[in-house]
Amino acid sequence: MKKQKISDAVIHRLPRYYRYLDDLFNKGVVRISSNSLGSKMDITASQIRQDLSCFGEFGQQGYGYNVAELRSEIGHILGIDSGHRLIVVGAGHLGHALLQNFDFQKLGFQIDSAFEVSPALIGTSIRNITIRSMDELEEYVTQYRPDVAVLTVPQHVAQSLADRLIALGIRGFWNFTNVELSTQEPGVFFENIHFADTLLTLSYRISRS
Amino acid sequence: MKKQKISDAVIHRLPRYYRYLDDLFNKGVVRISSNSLGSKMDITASQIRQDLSCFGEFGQQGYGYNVAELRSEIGHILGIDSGHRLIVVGAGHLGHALLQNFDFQKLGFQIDSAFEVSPALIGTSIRNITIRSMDELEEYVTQYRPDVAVLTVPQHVAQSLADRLIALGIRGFWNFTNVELSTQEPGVFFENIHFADTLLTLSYRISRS
DNA sequence: TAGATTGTTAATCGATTAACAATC
DNA sequence: TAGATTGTTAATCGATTAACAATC
Repeated sequence: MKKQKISDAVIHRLPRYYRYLDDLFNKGVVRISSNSLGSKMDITASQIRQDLSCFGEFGQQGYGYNVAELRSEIGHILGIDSGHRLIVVGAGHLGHALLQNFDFQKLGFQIDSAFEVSPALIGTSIRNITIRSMDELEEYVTQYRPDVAVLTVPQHVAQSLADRLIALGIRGFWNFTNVELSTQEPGVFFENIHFADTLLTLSYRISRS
Repeated sequence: MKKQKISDAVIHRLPRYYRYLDDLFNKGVVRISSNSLGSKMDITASQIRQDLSCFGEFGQQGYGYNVAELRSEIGHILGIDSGHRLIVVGAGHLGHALLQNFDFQKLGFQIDSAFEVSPALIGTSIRNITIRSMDELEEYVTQYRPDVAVLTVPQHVAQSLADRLIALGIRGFWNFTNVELSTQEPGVFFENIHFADTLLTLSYRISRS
């Protein structure tokens, strides 16, 4: 096991490994070699072994990898078993869609609560999650200390809301607004979902082929 | 201008360039150097010049780039002015959220129509887009020939729906289901939005800091 | 003109792939 | 045991950064 900084390229492949292993696991596959996993995922066996070697030795010569074991090891590396908790900030259409459809639990996240400004939504609940007033944010976060905030609010309030939440101790943002958030605070992370960027990438590809 | 294959890394940076230039443009900024754009975007000036040189010569020595001009050049490269049309397949919460909030027009896409299986939704409309029955898909696509399909349907129908749509001539998929779609058909592109992957990346980061 | 800044070539850095000894 | 497959080192490939002549 090499002890060094893990590159972004490797980090971004981890969830995909997990996804494939979870799938194999659910299909009852017991073992897999880097070679056959590689051909399934359309990457080289070499890359898989190289990537995994950043975190430990999970295979066995002549055998390959035990699917259940490797799945749970990668899950662990990703922090699926860390008991993270999150709040959803903004319960408009998109927030609602996530609350309704997204399986947070499967990724090890517990939804603590949701917050909204719209009076029509405050007090209602979606899948047992009560939607609270945005005014209660400070009190709630201070008391319950969730780790992550899902931001599904209008663009123009995104950065100021993020600042508020960072001050309250939120350390991760799953940011669905189309602005890039930033902070001076160390140890705070943003995952920006730029819908528009991906649609433009698609636009680029279909425009020249 | 170098005439060679454009790398994925460059392609994925283009929408971000566009986003920043659009922002500068809307703020009325007239000119910008690779240096100051680089510090705004937190990348090197060298990278910007290198990236742009794949597509042409858009700057001027001693001056920099005209914001309006570079913005529209990159927009053109991305195909924003190609008059692409799309359909939304699946009008559940997520499809609804996109129809309601997402500014397709700004990216040069026109929404043609939306399709659903749920009888409760068929015949209703969102922002002037009528939701049709999934049964009308073949007829509609054959007749109007949209370029792109937004897939916001349950996972287990995603691949078969994609196959149907590819057969009908759809060439791009903005895929919000958490499965990786594929096809033998050349000239068909998938942009997969894997929500779970990005949340796991965030989970990884906050788990070790 | 002098200063600024481009586009491009060359140098560096990092990531991917290949090769192979170790070993189950 | 023999065959398979790992983890790791070395080789290659590609992407980023630096440098600079050209020129507005």
